[in-house]
Amino acid sequence: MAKAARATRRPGRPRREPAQPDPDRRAQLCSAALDLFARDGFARVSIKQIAAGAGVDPALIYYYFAGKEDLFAAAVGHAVENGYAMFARLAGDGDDPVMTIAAWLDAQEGPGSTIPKMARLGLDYRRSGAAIPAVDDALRRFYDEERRMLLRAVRTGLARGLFRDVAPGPFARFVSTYLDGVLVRTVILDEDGPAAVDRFRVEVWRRLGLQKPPRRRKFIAD
Amino acid sequence: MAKAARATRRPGRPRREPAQPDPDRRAQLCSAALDLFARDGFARVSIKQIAAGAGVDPALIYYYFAGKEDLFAAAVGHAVENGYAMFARLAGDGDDPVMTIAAWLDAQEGPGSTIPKMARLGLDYRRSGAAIPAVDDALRRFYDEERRMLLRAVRTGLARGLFRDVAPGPFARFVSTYLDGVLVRTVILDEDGPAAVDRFRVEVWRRLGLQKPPRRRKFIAD
DNA sequence: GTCTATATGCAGATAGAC
DNA sequence: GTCTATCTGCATATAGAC
Repeated sequence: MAKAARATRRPGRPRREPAQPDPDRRAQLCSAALDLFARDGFARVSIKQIAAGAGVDPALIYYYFAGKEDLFAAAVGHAVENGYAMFARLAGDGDDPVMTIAAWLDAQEGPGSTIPKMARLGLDYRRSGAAIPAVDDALRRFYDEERRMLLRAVRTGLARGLFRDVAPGPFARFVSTYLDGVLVRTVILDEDGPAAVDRFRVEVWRRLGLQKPPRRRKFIAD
Repeated sequence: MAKAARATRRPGRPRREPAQPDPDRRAQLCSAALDLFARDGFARVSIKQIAAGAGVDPALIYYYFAGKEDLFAAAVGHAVENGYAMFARLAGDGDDPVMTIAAWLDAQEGPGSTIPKMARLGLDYRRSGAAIPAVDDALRRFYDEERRMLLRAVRTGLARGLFRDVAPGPFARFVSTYLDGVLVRTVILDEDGPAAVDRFRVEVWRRLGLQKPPRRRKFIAD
C-alpha cells in the first residue's frame, strides 16, 4: 500500500490490475472460475483447476489477477454482469408481465443459470468470513436488480388489471425467498428442482389470480 | 460392519475406530467440529482449529477418528442425534400441535440451533462432491424425522378440528422449503432471520385458520 | 502474453515418547 | 489417553525465460 497522496498510480510502471492485457482472456478466466467457484466453493477450487478449466497455465492467472481472492471478486462481478443482461432480457421480453414472471421462474433452475450460481456464490462467500467490498457490492446490486425487475412486472400487471390485488413488495419477497428454499432442498435432498418450481408456479399464478400457468417455455434465459 | 467373515476385526489388535476410549471426549470433539464445520464449511476448517476449539492437541483427533472426513461424518451424526432429541421434545411438549409448530418455528433461527446447522452442513457436504454413506443416511434421516414430526402435528390439529382444512403433505413441504429460503436470505443478504420467521409465522397461522400467532416463546428448543 | 521452474507455507496425517 | 516432533504433499504465489 503506497500510503495514499499520489503514489498509487505511477505512470511508467504498469501495475498488475490496471493494465489491460487481453480482455477476452480475462473474461474467459472469469467465466471458468465462476463455474468452478459456484459449483464447489472457493476453498475447494484450486488455481490449478481453474487454469485447467480455461486451458492455460496456472501462472497466467497471476498475470491477470492479483490472487485467488481477486479472481473470485472478478468472477462474481462477471456473474452480476450476466445477471443484469438476463434481467433486462426478461423484462424487455415483449413487456408482458406474465411472460416476464414466467420466464424468470424458468431461469431459477439449471446449473447454467446465473440465478442459482449467484446464490451459491453468495452463500459460500458469506460463510468464508472474508470481506471484499467489491463482492459485497456486487451481491447487493444483483439482488436489488432482481427485486426491481420483479416489482416492475408485478406493478405493471396490477396497473393493467391483469393480477388480483397483491402487495408487490411482500409478494416479491415471498416468491424470491421460496425459490431460494427450493434451491436448498434441491441441493441437500437431491429433490427435483424443475418439478418444485413447476409446483410453485401454480401457487404463484393462484396468488396473482391468473388461470393455469403457461407451459414451460423453451426459451433459455441465460 | 463385520460382514466380511472374520478378517475385519482381529481381536487382539484394537483398531482405530472400534476402540472406545473416552466417549465424553469423543462427543466433545464432535461438538467442537460440528460448530466449526457448520459455520465455515468443511474445506475451510482445519484439524488444528477444531483441536483448539476443543482445547486439545491436533494429534488427539487422529486417536479418536480415522481422519478429517471421518470426523465430519461423526459430527453430522452427532447433529442428527441432537435433532432427534429436539424433535421429540417439540412433539412431546404437552402434545399440543399448535405449540409444537410454534416451537419448531422458533427453533429455525439462531446459530446454536441444530436445524440451521444441519442445513449448512448439508449444503456444504453436497457441494463437496464427497460420498460418505454415513452422512447421506444421517441427512436423510434428519429430514425424514423433521417431516414426520411436522406431519403428525398437522394431522393431530386437523383431527381435533383446530386447523382449517389443509393438505398435510404439501403444507409441510411448503413450510419447510420457505424456511430454508429464509436461511439463505439471512446468510446472503444479512437479513433479519428472526423477523423473517415472525412474518412467516403469521402466514402459517393464517393458512391453518388460527388466530394471531402466540408470542415468541422464551423456550430454547435446542 | 504465456510458460517453466521454483520458493514458501500450511494442512493432513503418522511415529513414538510419556 | 495425550502430547511432541516430524513427514508428506499440495496450493498459493513469484521470478524469470521465451
